[in-house]
Amino acid sequence: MLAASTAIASHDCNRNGLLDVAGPPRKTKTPDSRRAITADLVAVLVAVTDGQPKIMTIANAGALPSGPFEFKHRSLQSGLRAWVEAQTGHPLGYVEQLYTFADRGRTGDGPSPHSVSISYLGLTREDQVADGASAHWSGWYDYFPWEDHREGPPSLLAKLLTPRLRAWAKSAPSAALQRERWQRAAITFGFEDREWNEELVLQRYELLFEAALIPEAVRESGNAATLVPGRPMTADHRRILATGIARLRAKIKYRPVVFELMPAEFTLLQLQRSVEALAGRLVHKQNFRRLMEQQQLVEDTGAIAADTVGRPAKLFRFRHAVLAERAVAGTKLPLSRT
Amino acid sequence: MLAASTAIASHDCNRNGLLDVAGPPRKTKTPDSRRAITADLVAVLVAVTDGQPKIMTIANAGALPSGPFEFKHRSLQSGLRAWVEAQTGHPLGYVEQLYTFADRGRTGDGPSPHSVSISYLGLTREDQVADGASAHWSGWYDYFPWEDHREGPPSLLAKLLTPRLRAWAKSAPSAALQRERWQRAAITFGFEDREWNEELVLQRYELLFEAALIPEAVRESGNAATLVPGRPMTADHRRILATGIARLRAKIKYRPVVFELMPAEFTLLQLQRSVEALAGRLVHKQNFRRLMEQQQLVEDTGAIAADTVGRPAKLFRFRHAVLAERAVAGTKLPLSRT
DNA sequence: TTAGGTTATGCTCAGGATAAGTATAAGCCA
DNA sequence: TGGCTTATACTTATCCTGAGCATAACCTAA
Repeated sequence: MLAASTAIASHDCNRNGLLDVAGPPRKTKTPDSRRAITADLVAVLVAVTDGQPKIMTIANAGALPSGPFEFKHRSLQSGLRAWVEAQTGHPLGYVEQLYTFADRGRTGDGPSPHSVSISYLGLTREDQVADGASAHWSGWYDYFPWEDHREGPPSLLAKLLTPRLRAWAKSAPSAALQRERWQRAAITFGFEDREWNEELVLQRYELLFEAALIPEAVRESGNAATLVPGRPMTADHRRILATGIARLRAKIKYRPVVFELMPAEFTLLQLQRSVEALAGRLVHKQNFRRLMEQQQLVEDTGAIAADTVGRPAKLFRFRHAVLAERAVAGTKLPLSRT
Repeated sequence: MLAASTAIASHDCNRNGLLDVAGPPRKTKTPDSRRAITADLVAVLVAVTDGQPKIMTIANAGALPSGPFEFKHRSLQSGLRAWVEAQTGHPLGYVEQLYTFADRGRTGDGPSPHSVSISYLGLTREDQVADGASAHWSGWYDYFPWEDHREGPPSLLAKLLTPRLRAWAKSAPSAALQRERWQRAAITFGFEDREWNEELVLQRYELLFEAALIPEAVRESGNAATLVPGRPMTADHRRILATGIARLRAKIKYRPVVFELMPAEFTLLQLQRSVEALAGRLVHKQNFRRLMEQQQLVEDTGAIAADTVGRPAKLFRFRHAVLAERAVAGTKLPLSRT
């Protein structure tokens, strides 16, 4: 199966990036003070508690944890991991690089601070956080209220987003452009009988940004009344968060990463709730169980969940063996077996 | 469907990275000359000609095109694109960021040159290349001879790789480690009745690297006789290439990016050959056609291929409309539709 | 004690997607 | 014209997936 690409599916986040190669890339390794820059790490740290997806934030929930890096430890990865483990008291189960942003407009201090931001996605658990400093866990739907479809499409979609996006589309100079704008909105937000695609988090954010419905897009000329709900963040941290959510929503479908967010033992419903929290939509219970079984991702611990409503559920644990047994599947080409 | 993760599936490429955060990330934006670094762009530019996948190389096919970047144009992306288009005389259809590598060991000049390499994947076509400079197109299987399974498993797999990986496994200190090593090799290379998974390009390269069967892994102590065939590259360019190939092999399965590599009009067999070239394995012809049809990715041009052997084939073109019509599908969760 | 609420778990069923193969068509060339 | 090559149409069996029914097992309040 081969599907859609460039225009819509582009995961490129430096839309308003401001750097570039200086002419043809040459094979140059000479450190040149003229092109010295700085680099920051930005982390999207995810946990799920009580069926709610959370991210670690600083600065009064207005920024993602971030900081400069220096050449010291063994790798970007390991440094991030060590730092997070110190903060949360829990091993960081999974870390992956998200995207490297590069622009001079990001911090808002003019053209001078040339820097790149290397962002990472990390999965952990909220419990036992050594919350000494300014770090907090914030629900990620605070930042993207339109992304939670677990109880059906959120009302603000029909009430606010749809009319404002339609207005934005209509404000385009030509009829063709108007149609094109509205079509993009309809596809990414699932208007007009289209399916809601929970993976398009970044595209939706960027569309809203382009439509100037996002505070970050209109820093100066704050016409707050016409904006869209959702807590803003420093610089482009919300864009980075959108990138992380999108990546995670895609990933849980083909890699068993949810388990990094679960306690050692859990019921299938708890597992399901976590998946639903991330995906922002509900799954079919029986089919979900069937999937878990036939993929042999979990095994019965023999124990039974205590203090629960309804029929008590068996407790399961992740079968770490699957990681060793098989590689990821993932074929959608009509491969021939000759 | 949820599948395997951390150990094997990790796409982290800075295994021998040497940078790190300095303690807890702080929210600091002050440019600090102490942590000034440099950044390079590295490009994996892919084309398919005569059914062979090619990449653009420089330095006598020993390096990927790369260069320093400066803060000048509008974005990393656009600079890369402009440069490539000048070089090839063709629009760069598709560009996506691959990975950012950061280590001081990469260039081999000691601990001083702190730098990051931001790598990109780009799709284009070979024809009409304004090949003025040192740039060439090299077949990518020159660098990874074990990755081409179009004519069945390459013989060097059984003849060379298997025994050497087995020897490497046996050289582990403990029995448990020996088993673990061999299992990893078996999974990534498809030994012992396991399926060959063409997407594990990077994992295979890293395993060979770890087993010291790759020239880049043994720069000094060159015991060439025990190495594995495949042309080496500067620094970790071959690792970057592996990352790009892996990404592309995964991507052609759910996004219509192959068309970026095709001429405007093509026969279904030509299209199939391109897919096979990238995937490194054959696909079932009839099923491939059915897939193209039912996904409505192509449309009949009315024309017929000339000067061909056998029954003449219809010429098709990519239906660019699909990009506008629908977003990417991609659900493997038992979503409920209530 | 029992009705009713809640969650767990087993099973069925239809439709669609997939892998593989058979059959036929339409060119070319010796 | 027979044989070679590629194109294209169909068939078949199997598996996967979405959806729903039915029952089990626990609790609480009437």
